[in-house]
Amino acid sequence: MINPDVQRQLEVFRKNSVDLIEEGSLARHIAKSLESGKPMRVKFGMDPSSPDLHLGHAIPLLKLRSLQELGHQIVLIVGDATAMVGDPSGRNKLRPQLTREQVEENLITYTEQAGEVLDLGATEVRRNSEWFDGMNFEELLRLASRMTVAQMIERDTFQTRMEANEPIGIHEFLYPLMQGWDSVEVKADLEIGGTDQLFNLLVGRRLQEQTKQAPQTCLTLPLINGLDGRKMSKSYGNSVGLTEAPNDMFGKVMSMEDGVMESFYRMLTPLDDAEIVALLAGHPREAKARLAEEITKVFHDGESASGARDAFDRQFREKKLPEDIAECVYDGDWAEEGVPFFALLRGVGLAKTGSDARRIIEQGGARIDGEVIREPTSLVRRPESKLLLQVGKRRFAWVLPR
RNA sequence: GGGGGGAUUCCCGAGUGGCCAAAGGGGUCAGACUGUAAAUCUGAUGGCAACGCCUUCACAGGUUCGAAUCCUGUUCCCCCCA
Repeated sequence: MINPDVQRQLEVFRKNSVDLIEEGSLARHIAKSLESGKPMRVKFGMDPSSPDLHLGHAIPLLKLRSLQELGHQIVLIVGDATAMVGDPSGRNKLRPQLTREQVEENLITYTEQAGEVLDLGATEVRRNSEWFDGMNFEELLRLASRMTVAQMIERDTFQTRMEANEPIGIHEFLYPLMQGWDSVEVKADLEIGGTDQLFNLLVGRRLQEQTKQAPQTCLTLPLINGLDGRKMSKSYGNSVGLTEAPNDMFGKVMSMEDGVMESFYRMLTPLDDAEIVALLAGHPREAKARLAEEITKVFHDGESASGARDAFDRQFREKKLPEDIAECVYDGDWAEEGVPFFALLRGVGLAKTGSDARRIIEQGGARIDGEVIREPTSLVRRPESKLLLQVGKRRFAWVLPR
C-alpha cells in the first residue's frame, strides 16, 4: 500500500516528465525522505555557454521550484569546467570552447536569471571546477576508462555527425563523463534535464553505481519548441528570454505559431488540463493573448502582465502610439536646409546603416509624424520641439532638437 | 606516413576566367492582408550624401587586359588507406 503523501509527491515529480528512470526507486527515495525528514538531493546542471536563459530553460527550473516547494534540496551545478568542453547533446557541430573569462561572465548572469524562478537562498550552488580543477592526469584517465568508445558513439548525436562527416573532438567524449561525475561528487538522488540529456543523466547513474552510491533517478522534461515550431534556440531567433521586459515577453509570445500554443500552455502555465483544452477550443487570438498574459505573469507579475496586454492592444489592434517612446537626439549637425531623411534614421539608431535606412524608406516603411516619406534624400529640418519617427510597425523614436 | 576532398556574404549552400555584390533556402527587415509582432503573399537584404564609386568568396603572394574561379606558399577542416 503506497503512502498517500508519497503518491502526492510522485505526482509532482511526474507532471510533464518524459522519461522517469525509474519510478520504483523514486517512490522509495521519496518515502525514505519523508520518514527521515531528510530532503532528496535534486541535481540540475547549467552550462554557462551562452549568457541568456530562455523559456526553454524555464521548464526544468519551474520543475525544480515545485520540488523545492516540497522541501527537497536543489543542487544547482554551474558547469564552469564542463562549459569549456562544450556539450555535444543535440548538436551536429563542434561547439566552440569557451575561455575561463567568458564562462565567468556568463556564470554571473546565469545564476541571476535562474534566481528569477528558484529561491536561491534555499539552493545549493556548486561549480564543478571545484572538483575538476584539482583532478590530476591519473584521475582523469581513470574517469575516462569508465566508459568504452562503443558506448559513447552509440549516441545519436555522434552517429549523425560521423555520417555527415562532421568533426568530433576527443574532448567531447569527456563531457558526459564529467556531467556524470558531478552526480557522484554531490551525491545526487535525482537529476533533471531536457530529453536531450538522457544519455548524460544515465552516465551519472552508471558512475554512481561504479562508485558504490545509490544510482540517481533520471527525470527528463520536454524540450519546448521555439515560436516558429523549430527547436528553441537563441541562434534561430525564436526564443523568449527569461528576463525580457513584460511588453516584449508578451509580444513575442503573441508572435508564435498557433500550433505551438498547447505545449507552452502545458509546460509554462499553472492552468489545469480542462482549462487549457477549453481555451484552445476557443478563438485562437484570444487563446494566444491569454497564454501571453499567463506566461508574462509567471516570470513577472499579474499587474505587469495585464499592462503588457493593454499596451499590445493599444499599439497593434487600435494602432495607437505606444506609451513609452524613447527620446533621442540626432548626433550629427542639423544643417540650415535640414538633413537627409536616411541620414537621420541612421543617426538616431532606427537603421543600422545608410543603405539600410534607404531600403526602409524606399519600401514605404518609414514615417515622420505619421506620414510616410518615400524619398531617402528628402531634407528634414531641425524640429521646433520634437519629431516622431517611425520605422515599421513597432519602432518609434522622438527626436529632440538637442 | 600515403592518397583524396574542402574553406563562399548573418547561417546553410550554388558558382571552376569576364554576363558576379555573387543562384537557391533559412534568418532578418519592410509592405499588403488580418486574428497579431501569427499564417499567407510581395519586395529588400556588403558599404558609401549613391544611376556612380569602394570593399568582400580562409590567409599571403603570383599569372592575366580581367580572378570567388588558374598557379605557388600558409593555416584550418573532412574522408579513405597504413
